[in-house]
Amino acid sequence: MWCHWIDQAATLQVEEVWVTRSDEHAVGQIHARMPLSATPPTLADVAERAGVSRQTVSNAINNPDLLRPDTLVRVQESIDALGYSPNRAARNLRTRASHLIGMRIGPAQEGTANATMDRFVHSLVETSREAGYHVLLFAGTGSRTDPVAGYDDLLRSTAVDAFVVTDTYLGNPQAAWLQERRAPFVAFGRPWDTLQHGGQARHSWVDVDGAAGTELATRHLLDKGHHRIAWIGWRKDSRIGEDRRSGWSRAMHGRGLPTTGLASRVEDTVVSGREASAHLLDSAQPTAFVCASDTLAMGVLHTLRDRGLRAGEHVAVVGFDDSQVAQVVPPGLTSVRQPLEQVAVEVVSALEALLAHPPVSGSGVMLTPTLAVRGSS
Amino acid sequence: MWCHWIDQAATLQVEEVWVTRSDEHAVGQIHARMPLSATPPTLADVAERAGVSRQTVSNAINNPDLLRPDTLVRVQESIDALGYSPNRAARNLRTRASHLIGMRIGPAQEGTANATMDRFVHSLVETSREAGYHVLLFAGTGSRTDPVAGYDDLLRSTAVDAFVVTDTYLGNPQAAWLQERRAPFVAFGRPWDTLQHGGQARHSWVDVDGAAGTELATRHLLDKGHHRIAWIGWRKDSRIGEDRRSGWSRAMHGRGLPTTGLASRVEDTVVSGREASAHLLDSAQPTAFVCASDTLAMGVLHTLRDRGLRAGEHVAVVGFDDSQVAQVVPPGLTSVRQPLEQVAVEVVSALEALLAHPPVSGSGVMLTPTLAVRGSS
DNA sequence: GTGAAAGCGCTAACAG
DNA sequence: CTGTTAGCGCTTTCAC
Repeated sequence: MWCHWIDQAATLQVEEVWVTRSDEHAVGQIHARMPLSATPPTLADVAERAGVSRQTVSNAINNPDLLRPDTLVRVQESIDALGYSPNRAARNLRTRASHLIGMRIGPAQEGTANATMDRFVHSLVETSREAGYHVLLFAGTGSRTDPVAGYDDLLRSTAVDAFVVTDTYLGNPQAAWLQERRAPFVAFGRPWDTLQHGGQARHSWVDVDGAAGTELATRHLLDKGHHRIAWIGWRKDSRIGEDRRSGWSRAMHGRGLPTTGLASRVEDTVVSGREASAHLLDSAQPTAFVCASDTLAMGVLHTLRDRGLRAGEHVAVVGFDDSQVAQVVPPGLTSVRQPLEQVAVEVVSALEALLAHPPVSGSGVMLTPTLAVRGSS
Repeated sequence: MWCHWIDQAATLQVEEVWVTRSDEHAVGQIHARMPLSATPPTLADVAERAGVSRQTVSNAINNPDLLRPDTLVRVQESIDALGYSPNRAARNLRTRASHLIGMRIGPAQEGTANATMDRFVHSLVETSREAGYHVLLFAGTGSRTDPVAGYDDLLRSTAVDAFVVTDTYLGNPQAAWLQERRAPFVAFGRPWDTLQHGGQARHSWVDVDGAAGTELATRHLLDKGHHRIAWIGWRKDSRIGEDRRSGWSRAMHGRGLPTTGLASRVEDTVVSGREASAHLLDSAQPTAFVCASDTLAMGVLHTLRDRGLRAGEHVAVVGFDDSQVAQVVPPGLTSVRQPLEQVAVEVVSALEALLAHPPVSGSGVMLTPTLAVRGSS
C-alpha cells in the first residue's frame, strides 16, 4: 500500500514504503517507524518512483502538455501516491516569486462600527486563493516615524510579490512610496491626490463610488416623502467624506431642495454623531439623517433614544458601510453597502495583470454600492 | 553618496554607485539609470563591499557575537548602505522554515455580532511580528468534503511553520488531523473532546474561561438587585455554550436562586434571541438577561423595543464578546470581554515553544475574561 | 518528449 | 574569528 508520506509516520504502519529521501538502499526496506518529522518527498523521489528524471516531473506539474500522456499519468500517479507537493521555498527561490500578497492591517478600531476592512480581508483571501495567491498580513509599525517600514522590509526580502493598499487617503505616503520603488501594488481607494491635480493615476486602483451611495440613500429618503434631510459627515479635509457628502447634496439639489443649515462635519465617533444630530434636530428640524458612516448613524440613534424618538417612525436614519452593527441593531439600520466581494475580485484581477509578463498597470475601476434598507427608514 | 539599491532606480541619480549584482567591472561606474526592476543586493554584494566573505556577513546577521566588533561595524555599514535584507526564499529553503504561521479564516458572518476572530487576527498579527513571524491567511475550502484541504496543502508544500486553529468545537476534525500529522499548531479553544474523556490534552491550547465570564456577568446583575435572571444560550450540543451556561447557573445557585424555567437554548441568531426573550418575558418575567453572545443579546434588545421597554431601565441585558455592536448600540450593551490581546500573546508564546529545539508541547493556558459594563445593565 | 547541468541566495559544517 | 565547501529543492537553459 502506498500512502502519503506523513501517514506513514502517523500510523506507524509496517509496510513496504519508499523513504522520503532518495536513498537507494532504503527502497523496499521495512520500516516500523518513520522519523516523526520526516521530510516531505521531493521532486527526486517522485522522479525515481516514476522512473523518469526530475525535470520530467517538474514539467508534469508546470507544463503538463509537454509530456506524453502515458508518462504524465505515470508521474501523476507517483505524485498522488507520495503526496508530493512542490517545496514552496525552493520554487520561490528559483522563480523569484512568492505567490504571496501583502496587506497591512491596522489596529482594530474599537468603539466604532467600522468593520469594512475585515469583510474585505475575507473576500480578498477567498479571491486570491482562486488566483493561486495567499494573503500575508503584517502590522503597521505603530511608530509615526516610519509608516512604510513594514512594506520596506517585506519588499527588500522579497517576501511578497505585491501589496494591497487600503488606506489611500490624501497625504498617505504609502502609495507614492511604493510607486517610487516600482513595487507592484493595487490600491483599494482612489488616488485622490493625483485626481485632484487632473493627472492620470499612475497605479492600479479599485474603489467604490461613495457619492453614488449617498445619493442612493438620499433619493430613497426623498421617495419616502422626506424633504428636510440632514447630512452628518466627516471633517472637510477628508476627501472620502467630501465625496460622500456630494452625493447627498446632489440628490437634494436635484429635487430643488435646499441644504443650507442641514449639514454637519465632525469626527468619526459615536459621540460626535450624537452631538451633531442633537444640534441639527434643534436648529433645523430634519426628519431624516444621512451619515457618512454607520458609526455616526449610531450616534444619531443615541440622540433619538435620548429624546424618546423612534428611528424609522419619527426620524429616518441611513448609515454607510452596512456593518454588522447596522444589521443587528434594532430596528435595523438602513445603510449603504460596498460591494466588497467584487472589490476583491477586481483587486486580484488588477494584481494578476500587474504580475503578468509584461506587467499591465491598468487604470482604475469604480464600483457602485447598493442600499440595504432596514427598519430605520 | 551611498544609497539604497532601489533609491538609485527611483531617483535616477547620476552617482557613483555599486551595482546590485557583484559585477566587478561596474564598480565605480557612472550610471544614469539603473534597471527599473534591479534585483536586490545579495549577501555576496555586501561581502564584497565590506571586504569579507559571504559567511561573515551571514554571521553578522545571525550570530553577531561571533564577529569582532570592528568587523561587525564594517559589515553592518555595508548592509545599511546597500539596503540589504536577506532573501526570504533562500533563507527558507536553507533553514527549512518559513517564519509564517497559517490561520484559516472563515467566511464573514453577516447578520451577527460575531467579530471575535477579527479582533483576534489583529492581535495575532501584532504579536507574531514581535516574535519574527508573519501571519498567512487562507480560506476554508467551502467544500464540506475536505475540511482540511487548506491545511494539507500548506503543510505539504512547507509554506508555513505552524498553524493557529481557532474553531476547536467538539467534532472539529482539524485538531485531530493536525496532531496525527505531527504538524505544529496551537489551538485557540480547549480540546473539548479530550477533556471530556478525562485525558490529557495532547496539544497546546489557549482559551478563555467562558463560565467565569458569565458568572461575572450574572453576579454583576445580582449585585444590582436582580433575582430573576434569565439565560439565553446555544443548543445543548455546543460545548462552549454549555460552559458559558454553567457560569450563569453557578452564580444563581450560589445565591440560592432557582434557575428553573429561566433558561433557553437556541441558535445563535438575532431572531432566535428575539423570540427566546419574548417567550421568557411572558413565561418567567425575568428582570435581566445573560446571553451567550452579543448576537443573542441584540435579539433581546429587539424584543424590548417591540414592547416599549428600555434596556438598562426596565430590563437589564448582558452579552458576550464585547463586539463593536455592544460598544456602539444605544444605550451600550454590557458584555463579557475576552482578553484577545493576551490570548494572542499566549498563542505566540506557545508557538515559539513548539518551534524551539527541542519542541516543547506545552499544555493549556486558561485566561479570565472581564466585564465591560455599559448602559444596558 | 526527455535528460543533464547549472544555479537561484542562503546557512551549516568544517577548516584554517 | 574568518573563509571554503557543499547543498537545501526547484526550474531554466540547452543537448539529445
